[in-house]
Amino acid sequence: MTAVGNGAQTTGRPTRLPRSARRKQLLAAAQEVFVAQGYHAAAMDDIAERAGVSKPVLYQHFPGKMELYLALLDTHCDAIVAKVHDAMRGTNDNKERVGAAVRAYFDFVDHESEAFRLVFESDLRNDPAVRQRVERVEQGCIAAITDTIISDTGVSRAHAELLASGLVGAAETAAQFWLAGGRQVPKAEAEALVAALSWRGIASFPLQGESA
Amino acid sequence: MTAVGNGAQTTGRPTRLPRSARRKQLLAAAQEVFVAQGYHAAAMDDIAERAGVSKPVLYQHFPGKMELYLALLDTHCDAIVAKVHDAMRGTNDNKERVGAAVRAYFDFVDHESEAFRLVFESDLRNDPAVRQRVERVEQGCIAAITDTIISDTGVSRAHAELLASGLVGAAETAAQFWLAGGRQVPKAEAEALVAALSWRGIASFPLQGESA
DNA sequence: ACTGCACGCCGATCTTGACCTCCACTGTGC
DNA sequence: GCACAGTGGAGGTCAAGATCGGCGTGCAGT
Repeated sequence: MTAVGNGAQTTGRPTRLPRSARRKQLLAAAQEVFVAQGYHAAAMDDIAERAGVSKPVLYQHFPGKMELYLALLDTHCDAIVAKVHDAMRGTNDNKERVGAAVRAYFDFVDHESEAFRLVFESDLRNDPAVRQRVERVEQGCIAAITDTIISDTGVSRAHAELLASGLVGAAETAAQFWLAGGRQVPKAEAEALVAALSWRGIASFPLQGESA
Repeated sequence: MTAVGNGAQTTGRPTRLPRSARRKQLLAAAQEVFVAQGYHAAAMDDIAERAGVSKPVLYQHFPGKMELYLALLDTHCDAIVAKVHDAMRGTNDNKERVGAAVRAYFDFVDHESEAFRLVFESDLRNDPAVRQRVERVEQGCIAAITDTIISDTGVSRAHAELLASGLVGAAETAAQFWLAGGRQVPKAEAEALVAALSWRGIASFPLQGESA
């Protein structure tokens, strides 16, 4: 339960690790604790204990708690935006694009649920540095989809952004719900369902104006 | 800027207020501070100062910071769920239902943006009591829509819930984006846009199966 | 009308808890 | 056998939640 996969469990004696490996391990331990407890409730003592090292080591690798958190956040923020971008760039068929984007969200939630919760359930959104990064993620995802919508439907940028935010929200919330509900529906099925919902919603937009 | 509409500004001398009025005023001040700063960054000193009273008065009305927060949260949680329920019950036409639900979200964001941010951007989701209430809101909204979807399309409950969560996410995120972006699109237009997106997405579901 | 009472309010304080550093120890290379 | 590097646990500091003695005000009784 408490043991993490570090290299110190051989005798309980401390083991020497190269700095880069130690850093990676500290990041992993920090991620587990931050996700489980949230930023505020997570104590540096917990993270150090989780990693099987002492607190000074932590401070030799990171100047403080915030920097440690931001390092994790940055990594995952980049990953999410990159995935959505890839989904848009991977094909020219818009139906496929929607499917790929939805799959990106579900993949992320499925395989990196910790990272997902770290970014989207952060209890530090009020901090300017964190808020900026999280908003950047949503803006980035929305922007990627917005461009596609504009070039295909010709609606104004403001309208396209609104639609894109709706699609992003649908994928995000559905994926989150699917995870929280214990994956009751097989993943492929869930993806197909949400992709269909999104695609039918967006597909017919260029044909009709935007009147009520 | 700093003055709140209390009755203490006449001379700078404290004014005696009946308990119920004082309580209401404290709740209003707390809401402003919680929304502006988030739960953790909000200090009881700030709330007291905002209300124009001293800290002990706060503790004479509420046992602690958490209870104060939960009192606010409960009020608004009930309000949101009630609005979505009303949107479902107000008509039998499903297209109108979607429109009403979307309008409910935008109305809420437009007129009670503080309450919206308090519930949906809470930095206390890790606390069990808060998590329970917030999840109850989303579950409530999803459930209300789920029932309608089931009775109209006949898909399984698990699938209907997933679709409902997608719709809720779309409305929620779009409304949030619309607010954060400074209401660049007129409200009615934005509502119509998101309603159209949602309706087109969900309307054709009974006709076609759920294959990929 | 005057006095004592009770109540609500305020300034100043205490304490807890968490982030962030200092002394004794242990195992290793020459 | 000896210096050294890195670890572990104990402590300082500070912010923020929670609380105690004094003060001023309005009211009841005579």
